[in-house]
Amino acid sequence: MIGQTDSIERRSGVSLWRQIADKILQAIASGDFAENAALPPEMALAERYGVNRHTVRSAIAALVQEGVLRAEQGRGTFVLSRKRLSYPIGARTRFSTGLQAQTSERHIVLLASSVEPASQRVAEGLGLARGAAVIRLETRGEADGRPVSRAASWFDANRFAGIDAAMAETGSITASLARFGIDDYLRQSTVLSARHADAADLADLDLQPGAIVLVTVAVNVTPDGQPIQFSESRFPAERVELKLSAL
Amino acid sequence: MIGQTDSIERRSGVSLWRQIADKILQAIASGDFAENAALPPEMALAERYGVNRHTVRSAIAALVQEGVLRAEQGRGTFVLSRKRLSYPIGARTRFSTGLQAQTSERHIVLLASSVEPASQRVAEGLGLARGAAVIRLETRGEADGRPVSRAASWFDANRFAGIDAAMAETGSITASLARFGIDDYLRQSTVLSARHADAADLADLDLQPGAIVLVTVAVNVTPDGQPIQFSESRFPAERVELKLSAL
DNA sequence: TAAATTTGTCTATTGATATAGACAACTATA
DNA sequence: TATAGTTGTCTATATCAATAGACAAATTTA
Repeated sequence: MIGQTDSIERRSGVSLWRQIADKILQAIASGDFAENAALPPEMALAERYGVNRHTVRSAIAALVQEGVLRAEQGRGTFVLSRKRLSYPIGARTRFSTGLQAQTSERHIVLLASSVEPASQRVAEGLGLARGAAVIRLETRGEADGRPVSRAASWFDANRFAGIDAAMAETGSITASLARFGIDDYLRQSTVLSARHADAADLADLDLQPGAIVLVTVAVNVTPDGQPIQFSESRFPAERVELKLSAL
Repeated sequence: MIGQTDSIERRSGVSLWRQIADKILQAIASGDFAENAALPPEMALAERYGVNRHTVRSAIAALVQEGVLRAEQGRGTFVLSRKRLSYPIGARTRFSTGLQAQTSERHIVLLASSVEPASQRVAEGLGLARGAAVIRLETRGEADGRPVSRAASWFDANRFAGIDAAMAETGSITASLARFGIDDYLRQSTVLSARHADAADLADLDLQPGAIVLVTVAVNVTPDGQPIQFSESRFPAERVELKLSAL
């Protein structure tokens, strides 16, 4: 169970080249190939997966298109991108903490903000009445120039009026909350699932069709248990793994 | 970001019928359709997703094959399976705890066990020398007759000699560890990722090709921090979500 | 320089995927 | 009973996915 199985599935609704591209991505992400290392020759990969060389070429073409590989005629095919980023999740989850050792640059971009009535699940998460005014922040996390997360966060509009401006200015949820007197907050709950990327994910996270996204739905609370933030985040599974840390 | 996007991707390496099947699965899992509820007519779905009716029929045929839907000529297509199972993960993660409210029946089956030399990562996880003897237990978790997890667990063979027999007898990791004087243990770390199911996953978890699995790699320790169990678990994303609980 | 290795391009063929239209079979309802 | 609405089956066609083979182009190695 340690290594990945090399077999692939025919007549599955997922084309062989896409499956092989997934395998290669996974091998890179799990460190089987170092950065700049040469991939095995196309013929070797074809034999290994039991498919035609042209099928392997389709897989490689997709990854070249994605910027993961670089093919050079006569030399070989080389790995460009690095290992999967390990994203810490725990009681004190914050975006930049814990990513410092792995990346040279990371930040959050505020894409949009709006005030809206709370939907059923947002209201439940924040302990508000359904339809109460909430502020929604749409953000994207980037590390080394690559999108690594895409999130929507909701806050009580009465209590946190102006948090959108604070976020735009500071580029940090933690710093923005500090302006409202929140010096500390905890992750109360996180529900995790996975699915195929939809059109929005493809655009937001710069993914290729067929990619997988991890989805978390979380509630942050003050140390005394008062809900302050409800959020849904999406992570590209090929670039990110979630490391669940104890408190 | 709340509701799923209805658009699908062409030329993605994932066939349209598979993408639509995924969407329907997700809608069911997230509670958009109640159990026994009727799906919209094929023509309505075809229009909604911008594809031919026959393409929708392929998606439905796959889900009927999977046992998720039941089609009745002249009446409609109906939902058979229930919502996604919410699987708790936290410092005191155990299989049955927390699933009691959601399922009427659940248990762990021991599929195989063996003694082997520790691989690099198993040795690291357990704090042993590489190549030290470890016991591996292959297990499957089932709830209401459906596979919901598939795991490999490793234990120090010296300290836990005979845990395979204990597991076979008790059907519980917790109970088996208790025989070795472990009254309490904690989840030290969990690393989470997602990928497409490979051939082994399909067989082990009774999935259809193209399905997604959540993968966790975890270490359990005694209250004083001594590693006792290293495990890799796989969960079918269409049937399970992970609920990360605070300590 | 010559040979071996590797990626790039072309043609051809087969099977799976998707679209299109027509009509049959069955169910519920007016 | 007649009609509308739904799933089931059939034929036909076009495009994508995969296989097969041959050879060109570029690079490395002997």
